[in-house]
Amino acid sequence: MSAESLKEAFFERDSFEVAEALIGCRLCRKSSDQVISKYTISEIEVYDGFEDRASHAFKGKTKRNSVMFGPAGRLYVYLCYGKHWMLNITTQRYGYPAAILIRALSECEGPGRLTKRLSIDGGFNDLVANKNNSIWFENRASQTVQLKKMPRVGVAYSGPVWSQKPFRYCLDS
DNA sequence: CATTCGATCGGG
DNA sequence: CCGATCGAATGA
Repeated sequence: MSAESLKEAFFERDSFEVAEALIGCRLCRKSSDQVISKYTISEIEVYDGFEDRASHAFKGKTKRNSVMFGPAGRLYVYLCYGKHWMLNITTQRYGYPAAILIRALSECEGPGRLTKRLSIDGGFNDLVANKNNSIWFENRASQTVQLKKMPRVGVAYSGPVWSQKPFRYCLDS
């Protein structure tokens, strides 16, 4: 039985449910020379809703964050600190801003490093994650994984309450 | 228009 | 610990 490719419906639900299901899944990428690589997702962060002070969406819809307000299963890719591309996958229904940041793969630590490794840049923003776009997700083989929840990284600006919420999900290996 | 500031990383 | 590096956000 081959792995199942994750569809829009997988992402169109509560962001924290998606996070629990997404950790341990595979991020798949087909390079320009048609070689397929698959990586285990080991660290992610949830940015959900209108109240989350650490989320780009907190101050409302802008040109940059508009993808977060769109339908689920889209890539939200933005430039951070002038040099690093951050890869997110959107969750929830149209109109509700939410996304999950991919922070690490078992084979590559760091949100900026993994986009460089997979050759992902701003051109991928708002793309649907599917095989046609050479980037997609696949279900994990085992039903259960060990995960730990901890505070998100680099969001001190959001204040003590929001910066300390355990919205970072790490694969416990 | 000027200035500030990042959902980070690599080098010293 | 600090500089890189640049677009979005903010304020004059």
